[in-house]
Amino acid sequence: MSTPDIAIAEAPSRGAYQTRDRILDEAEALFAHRGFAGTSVRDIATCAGLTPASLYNHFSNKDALYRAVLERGVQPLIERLSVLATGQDVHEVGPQIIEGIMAHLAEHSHLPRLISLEAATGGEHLNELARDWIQPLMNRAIAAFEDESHADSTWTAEEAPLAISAWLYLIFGHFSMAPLLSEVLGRDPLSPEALADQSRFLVKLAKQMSLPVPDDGAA
Amino acid sequence: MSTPDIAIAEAPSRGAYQTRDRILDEAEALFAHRGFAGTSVRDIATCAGLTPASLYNHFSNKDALYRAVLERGVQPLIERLSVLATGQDVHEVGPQIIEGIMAHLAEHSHLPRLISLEAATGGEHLNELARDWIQPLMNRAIAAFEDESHADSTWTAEEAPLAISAWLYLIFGHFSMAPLLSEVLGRDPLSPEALADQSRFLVKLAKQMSLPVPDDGAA
Amino acid sequence: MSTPDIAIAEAPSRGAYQTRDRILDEAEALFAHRGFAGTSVRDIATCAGLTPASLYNHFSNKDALYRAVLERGVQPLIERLSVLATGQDVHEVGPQIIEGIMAHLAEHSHLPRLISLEAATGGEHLNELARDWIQPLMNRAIAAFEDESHADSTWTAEEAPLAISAWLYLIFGHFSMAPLLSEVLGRDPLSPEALADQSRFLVKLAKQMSLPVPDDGAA
Amino acid sequence: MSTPDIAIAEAPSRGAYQTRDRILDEAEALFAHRGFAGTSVRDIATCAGLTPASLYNHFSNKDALYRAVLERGVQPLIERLSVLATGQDVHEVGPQIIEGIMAHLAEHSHLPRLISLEAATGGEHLNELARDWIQPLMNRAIAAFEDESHADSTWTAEEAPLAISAWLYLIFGHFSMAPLLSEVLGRDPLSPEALADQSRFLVKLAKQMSLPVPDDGAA
DNA sequence: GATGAATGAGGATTCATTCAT
DNA sequence: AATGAATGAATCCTCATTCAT
Repeated sequence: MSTPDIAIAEAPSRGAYQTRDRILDEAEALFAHRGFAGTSVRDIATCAGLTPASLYNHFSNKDALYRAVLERGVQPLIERLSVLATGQDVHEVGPQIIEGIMAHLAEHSHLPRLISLEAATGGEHLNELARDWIQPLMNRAIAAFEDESHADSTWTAEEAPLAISAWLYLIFGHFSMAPLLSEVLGRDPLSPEALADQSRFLVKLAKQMSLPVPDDGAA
Repeated sequence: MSTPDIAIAEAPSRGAYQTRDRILDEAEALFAHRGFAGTSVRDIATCAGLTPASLYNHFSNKDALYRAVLERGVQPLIERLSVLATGQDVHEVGPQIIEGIMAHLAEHSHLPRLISLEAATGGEHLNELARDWIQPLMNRAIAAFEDESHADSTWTAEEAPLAISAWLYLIFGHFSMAPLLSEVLGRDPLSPEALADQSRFLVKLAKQMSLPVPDDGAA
Repeated sequence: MSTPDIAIAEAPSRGAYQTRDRILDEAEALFAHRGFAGTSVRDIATCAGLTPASLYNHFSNKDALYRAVLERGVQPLIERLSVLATGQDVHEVGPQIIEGIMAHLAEHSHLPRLISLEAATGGEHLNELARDWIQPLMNRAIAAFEDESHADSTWTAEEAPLAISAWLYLIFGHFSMAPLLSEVLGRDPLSPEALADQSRFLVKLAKQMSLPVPDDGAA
Repeated sequence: MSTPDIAIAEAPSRGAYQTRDRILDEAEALFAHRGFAGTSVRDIATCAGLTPASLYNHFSNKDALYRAVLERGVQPLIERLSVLATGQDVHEVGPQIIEGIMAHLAEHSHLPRLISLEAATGGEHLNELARDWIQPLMNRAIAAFEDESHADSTWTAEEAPLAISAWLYLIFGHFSMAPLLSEVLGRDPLSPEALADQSRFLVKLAKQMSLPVPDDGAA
């Protein structure tokens, strides 16, 4: 009666997907805003227009939901970064990558906040996050960086992890510190203009970083 | 031995201070590790060798304790950064500042994680944190930055906030992302060597950033 | 049998109502017996055959439960007293009112105790109680009293509030002082016989009160 | 050192008595206002300008303090009522008694509220209260009442307990219902004028009650 | 798929009380 | 006589989760 009698086998009904995604959306926002422990299943359910009990029809528990949020958010990020694996010269694609990542994160601004939280607290999900997604990325990035650090480069191969990490800080920091800096700077760092500025700034910084070192290393 | 024989009447008894500080220490570590919501008063009390009820003899509630932790941690950081107010050329003191801050944070590695969490979640305490401590610092830093950005400088005055923020990301990111990167890179970013490397790297980066732009702005 | 076979869809399931009412019953008894502060949610829940957590599925907090108890108890009392509004001569309906109220309170003997407690402590709920229920009743009663206090009456219009209040004391006092007087007098003032006696006594007193004053006001 | 070196043996020092009485005063007010369970030792101590710990230097526990409050309040009331035992005609002394009690209660308006609370909740202290103080009084009052209820009296000997109780309700009710009626009537029943009015009203009522019944008992 | 009701575990906090100082 | 610190027990209430409907 309440369940449609047609196309019953056609995988989860349309409405199900919608609900599931709505839950994921709200969960992402809330987890990013208050952290895992600070977010209650009830809050997520309510925001998604559900009862907590109903939420359990879609996710087996709070942890699984959290993982699903992470996975859904991280996966496209990974794909976007896979360009690095193409072996092209980083300097060529650099600006595009920066702008691409910034653009993607701009549309999912909860994601970097969420990852930052996860990273800082070092929770249970961290290892998973690291092992499955970030580890391979990092390796590829380091390899790419080392490839291009020739004898005359500013940066040595040993500095590769530091440099890559630095970019992680620069990109994620802008999002995760946004609530604080919004207060301090008087403008929302997540506004389109601010994001464009930051994107431009990072590209400029990237160029600056790859300048050859002057003969006399004067600052 | 534990109780000094002089000035016995001055201020709250020695033992009280010890307890209070022990609570603050444990709370700082736990808050940084699990976030505010993820840390229970019971855990803090237990770690400090107390009953939860006893903890309330020292702090009126969890929130007040949290604020006390923040305040105690941030204050010395602020003082250390006040060098910026001396008006000296940033390039001169830059390296010292970076190394100084890194050294201080290295000894209180919970602090930047805590602040990062606070910043990312944008909790109630954020405004306070921003208004009282970070706002004035940021203004001073921006002013200092602008002072030295001459016509021939790489960075324009408009970029000052972005640049300062970037340094915030670079410094705090290293600490707040440490748990994640520790997994990924296979070495603890908070180890003395890693911190020394990072410090050196940042100083080098600072020098690189202040290089004059080549005539043709090619990357 | 316990579940009707008709109109199965109407309103919350039968069981819910039963539970809710069971909670209200137990809460009424306990609140009247030990006062608001002296009654724990756990006690109420246990008496109602529930876990404290379950109780919160029916009432959002202790306060809301208390208000619900008051409301449920006071409402029928009000309706019963609305006879006063019919404008009939008080002397005619007086005895019926007294007996009616006494009979009603006899069946809900917790109620007057509860109201007395509330009245004496002047808690937060008092204003509500006063404004919503007692105020209008009192006004109507005073008006009715004044209507019939003719020139030759024993009681002046100014004494109306005092007289009405006195009846409040006489009726509620019997219930609220019952635990004490039960000890002192050696019989339970809430037993059917005692209540009948009190009812008869009050009716007699009402008649006595409305006697014309003798010419010489000698006591 | 901290204790004066003179008159150390002269029973508890002056200050002690003062403190003890201050505690009793505050406790009386708070117990009457919020009931026993609703009043915390800390509140009492704070109101008396003490630490909870200090309060225990004066009373062995909360219960003992409560009993002391009751005792201190009830004793003078008893003494004042002992006039009833003199065997004088109740009608003679009636008005004086009423006015005397009202005057006394007016000065200790917390007391009747406190007793009403105790009476309504039927707490542990109730038996004590009843046995030690109210029982004998009640007996004396009933005896006095019966003595004067001759053949031609309005009230029978059987009604004596009811009549006495009624006076209890009338007198105590005025105080215990004061917070509620203050809201409803728009004037504080504990103000001097209101108390005078009530006193006058009760005296008048007493006279009215003792009128001979007309031949035809019509109302 | 949705939900109301139920619950054990745990949350923060208050309580009355003790004791060394 | 006063108090700061400590505490076990109890407070109200929320949590994630289950299950019958």
